[in-house]
Amino acid sequence: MKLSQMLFVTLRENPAEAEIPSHKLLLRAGYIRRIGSGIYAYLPFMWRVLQKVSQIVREEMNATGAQECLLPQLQPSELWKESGRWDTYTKAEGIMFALEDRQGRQLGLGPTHEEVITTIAKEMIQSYRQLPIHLYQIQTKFRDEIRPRFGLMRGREFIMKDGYSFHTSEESLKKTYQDMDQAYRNILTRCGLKFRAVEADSGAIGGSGSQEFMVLADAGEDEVLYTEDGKYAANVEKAISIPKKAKSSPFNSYEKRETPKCETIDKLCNFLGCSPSNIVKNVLYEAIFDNGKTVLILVSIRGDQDVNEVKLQNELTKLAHNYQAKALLTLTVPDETAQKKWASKALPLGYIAPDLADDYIEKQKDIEPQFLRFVDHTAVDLKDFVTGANETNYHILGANWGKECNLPKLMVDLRKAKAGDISAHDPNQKLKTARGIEVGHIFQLGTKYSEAMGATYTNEQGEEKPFVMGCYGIGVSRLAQSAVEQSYDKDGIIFPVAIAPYHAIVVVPNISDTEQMAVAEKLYNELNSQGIETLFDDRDERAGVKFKDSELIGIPFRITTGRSLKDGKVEVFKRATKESQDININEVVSIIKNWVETAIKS
RNA sequence: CGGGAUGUAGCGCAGCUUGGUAGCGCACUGCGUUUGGGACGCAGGUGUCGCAGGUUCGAAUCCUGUCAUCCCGACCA
Repeated sequence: MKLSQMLFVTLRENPAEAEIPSHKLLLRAGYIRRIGSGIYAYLPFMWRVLQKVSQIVREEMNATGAQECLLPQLQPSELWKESGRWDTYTKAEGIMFALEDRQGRQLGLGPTHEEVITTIAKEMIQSYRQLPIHLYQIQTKFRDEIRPRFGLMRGREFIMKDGYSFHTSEESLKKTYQDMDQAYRNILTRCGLKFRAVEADSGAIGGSGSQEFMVLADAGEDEVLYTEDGKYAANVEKAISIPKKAKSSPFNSYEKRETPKCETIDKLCNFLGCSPSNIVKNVLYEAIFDNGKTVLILVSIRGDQDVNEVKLQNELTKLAHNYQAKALLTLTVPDETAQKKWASKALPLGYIAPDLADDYIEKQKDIEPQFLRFVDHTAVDLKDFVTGANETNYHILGANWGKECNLPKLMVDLRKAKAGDISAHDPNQKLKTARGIEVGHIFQLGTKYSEAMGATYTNEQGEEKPFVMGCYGIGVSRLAQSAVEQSYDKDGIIFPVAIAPYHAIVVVPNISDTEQMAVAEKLYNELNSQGIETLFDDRDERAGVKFKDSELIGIPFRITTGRSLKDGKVEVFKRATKESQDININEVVSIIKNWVETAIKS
């Protein structure tokens, strides 16, 4: 492609809308253009990158025996009502774009395709003889993200590969799950990315086992905890660890003491001269379930620990049926305005105890009249602890469970693991932390959707059984941007050869020099005919502009037909290392071909 | 949704406090010089000042409302 004929516009300044390096660079280099919040146009360079990533994904998926198809984006609400996800996905903090057609039918724009695929399986797969089967598609997804961010990283419209597998047994599912684990590792390796596979929470999609693939980058939205022996890595949401031991309490007799202006753990420790691990901290949460019921929650945890809200959500989801609900809609720490809606009197904030009286909750329809009380394991073991007195400016010291304070019945793990904790698998290993971008996620769904939607097959014994399912996603557009986030320098993008929009670029410093042009044209044609995807910068620009542009857009190899022509050579420059060398004109094509092939193979 | 900010030329911004001619840099067009690291000179084009209402002789500027975008939290590939 000749640059003079391309839509090629680069920006010298950073657009104000961009925050992280990859977003700035993709905008500046003319790969993407923002059309609306979280909505981007993929310009010609970007589209080539996305097609290359898609092709790698496709090859690795096909190699496992999965079959490609294309499912509808416009999905009838009935399917989602059958699976029970219509309300959670469209109401409150839901992420599905929902619309109504002229006949008044309700439709959603597909944020994911479990419902559609399960319907197909239900209709087309009748016998165990047809199983296992794995279908996937590469397609645009729509999600009404609460806050779109970072360009393609969190868009409202994005490209994703999603695959769904159907099995007769857990063993068969596990086999495909393992195949996907390997396929995903292959994909990310071929794309030239540094990544880590981590244990994950399966979240709203549900199911048992789940693993995320994280591209490591400081701008990542997720925190990964891992051990250096390589035996453990997990998303912080899921991570487990052994907390440090609590310090022994300096308060060996019970007393209620005045503690003015000690509404935070820090201030209280300073005032009393004790360790945060001597304190039982009580955190108030407000949960809203899908039937409109509001439940107030009190979590008691050791003062030096934090609550893992994902773990709390999972506990609440388990208890939803106690409130005649199916799903949890929101979980928040109620602010002042939220408290006013249900509090019968001012709460002793900062001085709450695990046994805060239920009469703080005003009797109202749709509000559970009692606190749901959880205690984390770290708080259960404490002796002679400090906690609130349920009275502003007073704490109790030297308290013990069963004596001055009742131990909540629900004892669960709600602790957030953190860097520095001792690993659960080996006491000699400590957890370390890294930031990552989640580009892939694989789930063992089990029978959640097939049961809900009555999708069954007949087994060898002639019995009707629900399908055992798995689902596997890769954010194609997110992956492409994460490659930039992981690989750039002050001059621009450094694309891995396998997913760069072009392999090489031929630069003519001076287009009015006929020899420079002739050699460049010849090399450009030869390279392309040898399968090296090559750009030709034949624009009427100064050499400096062309060099800067080629580095900004991140083409791996650059050939300049300039001053070395007098020796029968051209200058060849490697973007990643910035090394340059002069190579004979008649050798350059085969040398570059070799470089490209070597880079793509590894 | 809660907290913070911003809307002025294609992009980045100034002007607003103290109301009166809409400005700078980059980009763009033409001519000339320059020609291997985002050149220089001269000339030129470019705006519903986010939108609506109000105050005023007069509003980018003051007031009210509204919409959009971005940043910090919950959501996710």
